[in-house]
Amino acid sequence: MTVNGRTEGRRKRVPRQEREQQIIDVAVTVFAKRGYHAASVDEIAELAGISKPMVYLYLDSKEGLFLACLRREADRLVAAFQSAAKAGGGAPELRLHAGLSAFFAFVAEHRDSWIVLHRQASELSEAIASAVADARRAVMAEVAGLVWDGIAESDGGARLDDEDADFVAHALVGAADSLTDWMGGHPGQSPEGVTLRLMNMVWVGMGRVLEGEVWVPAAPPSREG
Amino acid sequence: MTVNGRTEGRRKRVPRQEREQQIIDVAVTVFAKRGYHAASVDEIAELAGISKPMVYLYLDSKEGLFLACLRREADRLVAAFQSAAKAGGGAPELRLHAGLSAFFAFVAEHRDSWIVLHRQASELSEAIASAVADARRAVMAEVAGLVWDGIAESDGGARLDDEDADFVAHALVGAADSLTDWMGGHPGQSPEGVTLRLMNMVWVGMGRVLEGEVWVPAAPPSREG
DNA sequence: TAGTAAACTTACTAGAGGGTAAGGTAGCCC
DNA sequence: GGGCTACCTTACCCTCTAGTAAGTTTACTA
Repeated sequence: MTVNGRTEGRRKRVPRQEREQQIIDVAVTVFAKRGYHAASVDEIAELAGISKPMVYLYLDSKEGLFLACLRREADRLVAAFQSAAKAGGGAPELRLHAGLSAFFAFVAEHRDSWIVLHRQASELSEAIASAVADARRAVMAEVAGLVWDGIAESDGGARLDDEDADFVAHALVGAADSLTDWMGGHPGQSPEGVTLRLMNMVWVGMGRVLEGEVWVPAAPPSREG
Repeated sequence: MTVNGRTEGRRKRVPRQEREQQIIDVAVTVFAKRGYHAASVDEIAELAGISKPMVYLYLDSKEGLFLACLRREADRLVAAFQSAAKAGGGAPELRLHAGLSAFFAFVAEHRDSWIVLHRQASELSEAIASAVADARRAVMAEVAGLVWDGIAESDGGARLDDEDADFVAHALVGAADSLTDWMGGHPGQSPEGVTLRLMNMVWVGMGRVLEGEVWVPAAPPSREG
């Protein structure tokens, strides 16, 4: 059965722009379901209601098709984060909160997009791997910027530098990645709830560290203070 | 050029047990370098100084070979974490610290093992995917247990339950995952240093949250308290 | 309504690589 | 040394699917 075009009778002709988007739509779902290698261009073409050479004409190769999927979904995700962060208010932690919330909402709503972005990283060509890496770097830079703003604004700012901001950003993004799995096992949890928990876990700790509280393995956390 | 057996002349006969381990050794490096699909059994066999049918005789199939790699490396990683945690002392945070430290050390030392475990998750058969998931679950359970102990020991323990412990474990493991990338860009950082930063970021925050400090998006963190 | 460009198809090729059939050889025990 | 078992090889097949050559049809324009 086809998705676009009717199952029987004449298929409608569609301008290139629109057809490309239809192909990418289908490809995202198929790549998400089967993974890059197990996905066949034949299947994608058929589900898109089109024949294989059209896919090659428009997207060049299987890799080109996957890259197109990757780029489109990455752009959407980054845009969702950025615009939410921008609209999130003045304080860095509010912007970070808004961005994270948008991220979790995006993942909840566009499962296939997230699977394609998240679970296909390696295994693939240079070009694809670097596209994935670029997307992650973009998010990371965004988050690191917010963290850095948060550090700079605080009283103890001099204590930490941008390497620390980068560290925190990696930890945060990794935690968010992993929490998408946790969300899968807890369907009752809203993206906002997850965001709030994460912010509490990380931001409060960061604030305390900035104020000079330090944990070292020898002594229990702070009980005697 | 071969790795085991000499390049020219008679190859030595080797008992099955030992040969299997040699094959798996080679396979881990090749899978890490090329990814599951791009890796060919021919290449693995050749690098192992052996012919292809031997691989099939001992490991059944390409998938079986990969599973063997996965299981062996996962066992090693989990064992490293567990034994370090066990030896890490009585307090949960000390055990967690020791386990994380062992994890980062393992990743630093066994890069290929980590790549195989980490970057090959999807894309693969049911059996492989679930083997990866099992390994992750094992680590997750371990971490969640330690987190839970930490919560239970604290004064404010009633405030959080084991769902929270699970949440924190996911965040922690995800952060640790992601920080392996960060380590790649900061070769000067020791595993211990990374562990310490992470503990400070998370554990201090958790302690504070347990004591009742809560961050909500409307107000800035704690400045007025 | 002829011309034409873009949209589209059928039917094929190529080759990579997983998997195997059939057989050879080293060591060991009686 | 005869035979048995475990180790090991050569040489092959066969499927699967990315990619393409060549041709067809629709729709728009003049």
